[in-house]
Amino acid sequence: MLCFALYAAEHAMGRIYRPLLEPLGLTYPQYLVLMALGAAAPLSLRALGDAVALESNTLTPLLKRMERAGLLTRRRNPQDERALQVALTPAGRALRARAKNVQARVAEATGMRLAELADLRDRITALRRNLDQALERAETAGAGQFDQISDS
Amino acid sequence: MLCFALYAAEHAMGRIYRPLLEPLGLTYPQYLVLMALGAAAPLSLRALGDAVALESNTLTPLLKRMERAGLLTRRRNPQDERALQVALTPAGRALRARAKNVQARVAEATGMRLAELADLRDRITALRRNLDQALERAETAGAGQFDQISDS
DNA sequence: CCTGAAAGAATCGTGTGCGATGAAATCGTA
DNA sequence: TACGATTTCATCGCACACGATTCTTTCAGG
Repeated sequence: MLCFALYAAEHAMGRIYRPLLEPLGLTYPQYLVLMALGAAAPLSLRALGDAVALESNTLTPLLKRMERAGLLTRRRNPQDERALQVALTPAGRALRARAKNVQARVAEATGMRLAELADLRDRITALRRNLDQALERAETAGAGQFDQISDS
Repeated sequence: MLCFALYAAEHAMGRIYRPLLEPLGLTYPQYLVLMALGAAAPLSLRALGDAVALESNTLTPLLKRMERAGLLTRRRNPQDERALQVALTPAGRALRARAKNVQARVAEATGMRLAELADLRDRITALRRNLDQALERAETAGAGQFDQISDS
């Protein structure tokens, strides 16, 4: 069962991250947002969602919590009042700097060499791409769900 | 970032499973429980938790929902009133039979050959084992969290 | 036996995830 | 320039996850 291996490994990863992020007052998805925003701030909610693979129903409350914590600002884009501009505050950038070494700690915990990690990451990313494409095909195919997937 | 690859792939897997399980009235962790119970029922909550990598705080409400749906029974073990015996009902076994083909559909969606899938599963399982061991070491080491992890 | 420790579940609070829906702003086109 | 379609975000309900705590039952040492 590949799915269960993925499921269990993701949870194990979460249990590794939790004690490392807890002193910073961050959860793992919040950490992802912090990293994504530092790389290319400011971003719209949509663009941020593309970066971290989440949608507004998850991101909106998450961003409000981070805003309340003083880590980022949420403003409407004056050119397009629909779009939200999310940007780190100085406090957010400072926390991002402190959070940067977390990844190295996690890499140690994996007990794998960097080359191994990179290879595994690429394989998993390829898997994800395939799954996303399958989902796309299924949605295009309509109500039949996956019925159409096997023909061809 | 291996962690993000894992995180995103796990969510993608969830999005693949959801429309397949929804007609059966199951969520993915419920599906895992159904499969685990069919393999070696009846199980204690602890043993079930070991099988699906979850604890009582998650399993108790999940099992109550499945009990309410008529899929399983929750009884105290007469030999040890602390332990809960969880077993499938006939309806649960019937649903398990219907759910068995889901996995083949998911395998198709991955777009990978079975050998590839098995290899990737083994690598991810190895990663999980390493992470669990690192966590074990960290907990044994005590308050210092991961401080002790790098000296060896 | 008695009693403190330990095991097994349940409960609580917080924070994701996500399908479904709603509301506001913008766009496209007649 | 109206006006329906689209885009963008927010809201709601439900179901995980999990740390922390509590409760009951069992065990072990005296």
